[in-house]
Amino acid sequence: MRYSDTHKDETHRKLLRAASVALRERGPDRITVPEIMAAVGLTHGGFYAHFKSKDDMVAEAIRDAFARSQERSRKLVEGMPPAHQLATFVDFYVSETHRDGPERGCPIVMLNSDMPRQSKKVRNAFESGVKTLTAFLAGNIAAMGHAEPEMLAATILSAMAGAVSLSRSVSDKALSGDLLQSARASIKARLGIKETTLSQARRS
Amino acid sequence: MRYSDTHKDETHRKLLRAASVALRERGPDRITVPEIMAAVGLTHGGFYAHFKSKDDMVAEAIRDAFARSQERSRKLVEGMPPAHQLATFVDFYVSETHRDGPERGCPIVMLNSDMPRQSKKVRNAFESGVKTLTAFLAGNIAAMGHAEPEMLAATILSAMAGAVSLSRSVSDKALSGDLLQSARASIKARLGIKETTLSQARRS
DNA sequence: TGTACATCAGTGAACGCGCGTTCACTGATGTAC
DNA sequence: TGTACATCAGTGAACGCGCGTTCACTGATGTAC
Repeated sequence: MRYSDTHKDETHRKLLRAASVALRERGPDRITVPEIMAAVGLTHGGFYAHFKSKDDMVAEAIRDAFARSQERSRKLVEGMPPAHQLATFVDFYVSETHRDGPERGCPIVMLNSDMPRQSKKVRNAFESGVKTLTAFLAGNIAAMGHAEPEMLAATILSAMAGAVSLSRSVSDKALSGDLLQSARASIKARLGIKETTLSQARRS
Repeated sequence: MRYSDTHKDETHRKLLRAASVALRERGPDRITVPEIMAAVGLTHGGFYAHFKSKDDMVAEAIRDAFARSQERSRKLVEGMPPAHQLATFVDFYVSETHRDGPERGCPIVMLNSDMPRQSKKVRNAFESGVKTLTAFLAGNIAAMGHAEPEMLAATILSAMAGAVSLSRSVSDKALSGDLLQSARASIKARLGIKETTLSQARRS
């Protein structure tokens, strides 16, 4: 064979990575098939050897983006006690770094308001990512002894995503940073976590 | 003249109304010029007598949507004391009704994640709407005696928008309703407002 | 060892389509004289 | 009062363009005999 046994899987993986980045940068309606293929050095014709349709690629890319960003979160907090895990995650999620790197960030922030307009397949992929992320938070919240951990997890996740999302729409960077700082404090207070040194000492 | 003096303004107003609804239903990249013109009974060719470009219409429609929904909020709470105004607004904003009527709802919820992909003109229109809404909340928050009312207003607005946005991505209606209920409670607690009868007695 | 054929990831021309935008035109009315 | 012309919101054909998708083909390699 012209290509190695793993060649096609390798290409598929590269396509998903390129798509998940482009998706978070430009959204499901602005990315194009030729663009994604070109990003991995191929021509558009070969696309349908990898995906049944553009919509299928979007759904797969969303799953990939969630899996990747959850893997990163897991590593970030691994080995810490629950309260510390949550504090670290909140600081990591509701941060200037996350605000300024949407292409590497949480799909919820960049794609949430696209969902009502997308196909069932795409919405299912998104919802399954939301559920996994909520479960991760709920685990730590339960370990801290809060009642209704699932519900609290969903609530603080929505507050975190809302804060980062709105911070991207505020053009004044200082004001936008203040919003993130205030949201971090609010969310950690809700979780009964004290301010960490990391998130203190930022505001005048 | 074939048309009355106010005819063109009237048509422009109708176009904006149709556009602001379509915008919240289908987003800036999925609405089309022919679609908006047809919605008011006209053909696509006449569009450029009303707007310089599609992008200009989107920006104008966003301003219109904000103005309209803020007028509605103002009327809803008018005459109430500050804490009551806030409680009423939070219950109104973070509700099943708002979740289920995106085409009449707050543009922040439906368009926030579109903003980073839009033109400067569109983003400015959006940001100006966010600022006005924040100021409305901050006024009441200041009247309640909270410190840093502007920042608290932005924080709770982001939490409210995030909650409604995420609730639209949760397919299980009961779970989605629970999320809204939990978010309402969390936001009102942050504002130091007691639960109202309206938002109590919903959860098992 | 040599020849004929199968495999299959990727190529690139072609398709139908709907988009945003332009523009010559329409036709009912108002205005000038 | 009548005629010629101006106005202008809206019409609809046409434009170039890029999209998602299809498909006959390529060409390097593996397999059968």
